[in-house]
Amino acid sequence: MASPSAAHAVQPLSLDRLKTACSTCGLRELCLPVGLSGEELDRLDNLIYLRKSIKKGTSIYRAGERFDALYAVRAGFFKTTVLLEDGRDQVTGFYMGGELLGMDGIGTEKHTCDAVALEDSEVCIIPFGRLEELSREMHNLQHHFHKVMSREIVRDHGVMMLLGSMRAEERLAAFLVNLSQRFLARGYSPSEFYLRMTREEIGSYLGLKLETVSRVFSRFQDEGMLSVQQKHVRIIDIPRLRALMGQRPC
Amino acid sequence: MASPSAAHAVQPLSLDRLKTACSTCGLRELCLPVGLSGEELDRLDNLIYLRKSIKKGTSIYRAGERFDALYAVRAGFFKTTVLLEDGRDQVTGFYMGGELLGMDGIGTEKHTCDAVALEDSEVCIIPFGRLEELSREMHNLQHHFHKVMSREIVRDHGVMMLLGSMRAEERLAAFLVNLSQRFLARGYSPSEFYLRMTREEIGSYLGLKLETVSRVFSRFQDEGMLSVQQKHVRIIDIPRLRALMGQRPC
DNA sequence: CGCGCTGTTGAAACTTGTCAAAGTTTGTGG
DNA sequence: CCACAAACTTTGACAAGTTTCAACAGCGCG
Repeated sequence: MASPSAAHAVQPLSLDRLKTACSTCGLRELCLPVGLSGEELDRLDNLIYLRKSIKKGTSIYRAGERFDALYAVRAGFFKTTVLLEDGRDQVTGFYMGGELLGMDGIGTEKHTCDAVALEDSEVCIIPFGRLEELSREMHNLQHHFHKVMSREIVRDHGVMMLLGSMRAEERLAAFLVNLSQRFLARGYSPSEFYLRMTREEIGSYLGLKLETVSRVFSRFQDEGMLSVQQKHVRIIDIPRLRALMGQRPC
Repeated sequence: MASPSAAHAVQPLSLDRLKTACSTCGLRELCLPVGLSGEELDRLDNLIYLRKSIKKGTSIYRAGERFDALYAVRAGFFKTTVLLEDGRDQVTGFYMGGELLGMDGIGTEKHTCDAVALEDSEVCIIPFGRLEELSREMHNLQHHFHKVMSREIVRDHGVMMLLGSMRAEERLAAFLVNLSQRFLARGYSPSEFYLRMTREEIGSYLGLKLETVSRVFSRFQDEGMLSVQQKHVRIIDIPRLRALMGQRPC
């Protein structure tokens, strides 16, 4: 029953303010501010003035806790997991810079999953009531927020597709291609990166056992598609990975 | 390349108006109007004045088509399917009275799946731009719409859970219990109903082959949990079904 | 009334899971 | 800073669950 919330302080942005405001954030083209004008950005800055450090292994929120804010990943890496009543749990998503966490909680006013940091991370707190308020006044913000939620639904459909009709190799290929694209969009190398999650977490997300994940990694390596050493991955042949997952190579 | 849209007319609600308005719709407690006051309902009625009949086997929209409206199921039954580039497709959801279709399209302005009627059906057309407009003025509507989207996300997480960590029996049990609850919420018998979908569609949704679905149905019947004859299902032992899917019996 | 779609069932094949053991890395405390 | 423990990863052999292929039955639409 660890209470991780107590471990890391919520800090207002006092002097740091300029550096941490949405208007100067490096992730603003990926995050909630997309498409806002200068003046609109200022109003959003006014709303999102709290951030929170989350130490590796601790959570932003847990299933069952009251929902009252969304969280934008400012730095770091997260997973969300849902727990079945019989103790089984499953990773439902991985989240990186600029992505929004917590939308699962809107429907019932309670979070339905845990959001756990896979490395020391930082999130911006977006009080949901005020976001709704502001989006009643700002057409652009409202529409963009709807887009973000919609994309979350589409993303989930992609995962359902993967879980429902792909074989192990295809699942891992799809997973790697997806990660690769997201790193690219953030200015990192799409072909070489460190996995922040364990084989077990990958497996849980992909509906596979960790041994299967490990075996498929080895097979990919044997076939010259990539090189893996523990968490370090270098993708050598992206077109072939794409072909594997049933997509056209380009 | 069938163009099913042409086959069924879009009809304004002229004289029929009173009977089809949200304010008098039997599904209003399950649908978009939840929580609206009388005056607010009137304004929503003003927005949702078109409905459309969808013949069995035809679609409301298809992947790739321009998105500009959501659809509320007024009567009937739908599935949504996504298509992989290599031709494989998968059912991502089943939708019945009062449920909203089309939210996948908001993010990209294009639909990402097909919405196909499994029986002759009718939907109400909700022009999305006007819904956003109205929800900027009506707090309740805005919040409820966000809840609906959020619940779609949570529902998808449930399916991911099912696909990622349940065995065939557990998946079918979860599917049946879910259907049962939704029928109950609509005033139908939770223990006896007709499946509108084929074994193949159930299998696609559950990540199983149709033969497996059929076998599991037979096994459930042999064990006295239910009786099936083709599409007619009578659930005899719901607690045992719930237990199977890893939930407490009540 | 028959043809086609849908559903059922069996046997064999295949993919993935399970169990086990050993190697590797990471983190912690002395 | 080293040593040891814990966590993570890899690999093998075998088991189990699901799919595949095939044959046949039943229902329903035209």
